[in-house]
Amino acid sequence: MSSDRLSNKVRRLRFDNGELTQQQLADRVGVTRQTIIAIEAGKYAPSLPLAFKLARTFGVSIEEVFEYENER
Amino acid sequence: MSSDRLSNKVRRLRFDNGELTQQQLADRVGVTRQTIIAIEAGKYAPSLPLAFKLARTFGVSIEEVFEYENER
DNA sequence: ACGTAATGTAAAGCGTCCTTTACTTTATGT
DNA sequence: ACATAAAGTAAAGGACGCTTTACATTACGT
Repeated sequence: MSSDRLSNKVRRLRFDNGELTQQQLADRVGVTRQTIIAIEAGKYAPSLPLAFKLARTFGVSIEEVFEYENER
Repeated sequence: MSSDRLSNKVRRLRFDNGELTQQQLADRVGVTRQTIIAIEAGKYAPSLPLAFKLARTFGVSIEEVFEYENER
């Protein structure tokens, strides 16, 4: 329940930060390429630890990577 | 793998914000009391959507609720 | 001291995050 | 046009977040 939406800027940030490939980004944050693909595609939300790793890899805050909308 | 630590200030923020009980906080963010207990006890990390809801309930950023350490 | 609210502990079950494997499609360079 | 790298799709399995139920303990008010 609670229809909420989570979008992210991973794909954009990946290119803003020295043209990282999905595989390279996956290696840096310690997950598989499939996980990066799924997150970029918005198939599911990452865990909080992974969100932290992604944000730090890009040198920004979690709020700058992920946008969460609460439709209440 | 990748021994990382996640701590949080949920319990402290709960008292700073008008003396919320675990049950009241659980209701506001849409989970059960058990989930709040487990998170306060550090038993597991919340999902990213739940982390967003908690942070917004307290009126702060995710980084102000959760502290993540990367031991690399 | 007693009753009630608040917090804590435990365990089974479900859904979702993430992995692993394998194959296909799209882009890039020469 | 061809070879290779990068990105996409799919599906089974494991790990973990979260629920549900039930009971135990601690704090608080009168």
